[in-house]
Order: sequence, then C-alpha cells, then structure tokens
Amino acid sequence: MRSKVSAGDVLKGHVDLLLLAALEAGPAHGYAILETVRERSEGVFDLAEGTVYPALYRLERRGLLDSSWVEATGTRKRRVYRLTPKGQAELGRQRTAWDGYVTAMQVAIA
Amino acid sequence: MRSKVSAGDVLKGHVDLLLLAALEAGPAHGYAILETVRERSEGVFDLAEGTVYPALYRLERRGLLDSSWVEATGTRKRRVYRLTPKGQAELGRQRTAWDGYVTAMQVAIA
DNA sequence: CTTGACACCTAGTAGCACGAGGTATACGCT
DNA sequence: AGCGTATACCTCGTGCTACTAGGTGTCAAG
Repeated sequence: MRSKVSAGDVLKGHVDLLLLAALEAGPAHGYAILETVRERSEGVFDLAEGTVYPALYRLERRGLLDSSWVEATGTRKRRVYRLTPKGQAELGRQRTAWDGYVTAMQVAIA
Repeated sequence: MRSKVSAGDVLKGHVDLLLLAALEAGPAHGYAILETVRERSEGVFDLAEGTVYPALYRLERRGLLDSSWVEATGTRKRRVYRLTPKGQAELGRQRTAWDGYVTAMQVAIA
C-alpha cells in the first residue's frame, strides 16, 4: 500500500468528486463507498467515516444524490445513496475541472 | 484564459507546493510570486494576496523559506523570499506526493 | 458471550483559502 | 501639481471542510 494522503486536508474540495465517482457504477451505502474509494485508490485515500457521512449528507442536500433506507440482513438497515441526474451532470463538470486543475498544476510546478 | 479554480478551496494543501515551485527558479518577492503563479498556470491559479502573504509567512516559520528586505526603487522596499535547503527538500517531497495523489485520483475517478 | 467487523451518526476542532479592508510608494498622464 | 493605476505589503474575519473522537446498534464467528 502506498502512503496515505488523508493527513492534512490535501483532499479539500476533491472528496465530493471521489464520492460521486464511486456512485457512478451504481447505488451503494456509505460504508461501502468508503471501501470502494480505499480500494480503487489502492489505499491512498482512506477516508474517515466522519468525512464521508457528512459529505454524503451535503451532496444529498444539494440534490446530487438521493438516499433510501434498505433492509440488509435481519433488522439491519443501510442508507443507500444513488446518483441523481443532477449529480451525474455535476460529476462530469467536476471531472473536467479536475483535468484543468491537474494540467495547470503540472505546468506550474514543473 | 481558462476558468479559474480559486473559487472554493480546491487548492487546499497545494498552495505551498505552488509557492515553493515558484521560488525554485530563484528568489522573489510576494507580489512577483503571485504573478509568476498566475502566468505559469495561464491564469487558472489567481491567488489572492490574502492567501499568499500568510502562506509565505507560514513557510518561513517552518524553515522552508527565508526572507530579507531589499531596496527596490527609491524608498520602496520589498520582502524577498528564498528557498532554503530544507525548502528545496520539501519541494521534492511535495512533488512526489502530488504525483501519487494524481495517480490515485485518476484511477479512483476514472 | 465476547470479540470484531459492519454500519450509522454527531459533536467539536483545526486549519486554510479567501474577501475586504488598510497603508504606502512609484509612475504616467493631463 | 494632481490624479489614477499599478505595485507592494499586511491583517482581520468568515466560511468551509477534513478529521478526531466519541457514541449507538447489528450481525457472525469462536
């Protein structure tokens, strides 16, 4: 596993993109998203729960996600998040913004 | 000019890298650094003065930069910043971290 | 029946980018 | 001489957010 990034807020402003992207493949619940992100980034992005849950809440409040409680095993309930069309659009925008950001950065720190 | 990034703090945690990199070419004063960054990023990173000056101060306090007042024209004084060896090393570390960050991100949001 | 993984949530804190303001010098224009 | 603009510095306050550190409860395995 590569070195983690989560120390300090280098992620500031990019967590949303990470979460939206994780949901593009299909609906998922918070804890699963958290794991998806960790796995997809090979352990580099090890988001704290205290980061993910509030972030999901914010995204939902902005209409980019919507959620519903789903019964898992027994009495167990999970809040499952789904990308809304608005969220899909925002994901596209943020990916583009990310590209521009990286490009500019590469030149500026070259 | 491409769209600016400065709205929202997407830069969080990367401003230091931007400043250190700008100083690698040689000593410069705050205002010049600000312009260098803007030009090198083709206007994408248009850092506010309220961002740059405190950041430079922090970097100096961490021993990554040192500064001295230099006479410009007439009575005019400028605080010129210089990369210390420690700063140079930190620049290297941050560039590496940045690469890892970008790589992980590309995969995670692909 | 306790341990640990799963699953959710909520304060509270720290840190930073930014906006808005303030001061002052130099220079070009009229 | 007067004025606007660019240069050059600084500082306070605000807002946002990632993270820490807790808390609750469910489920499966030993």
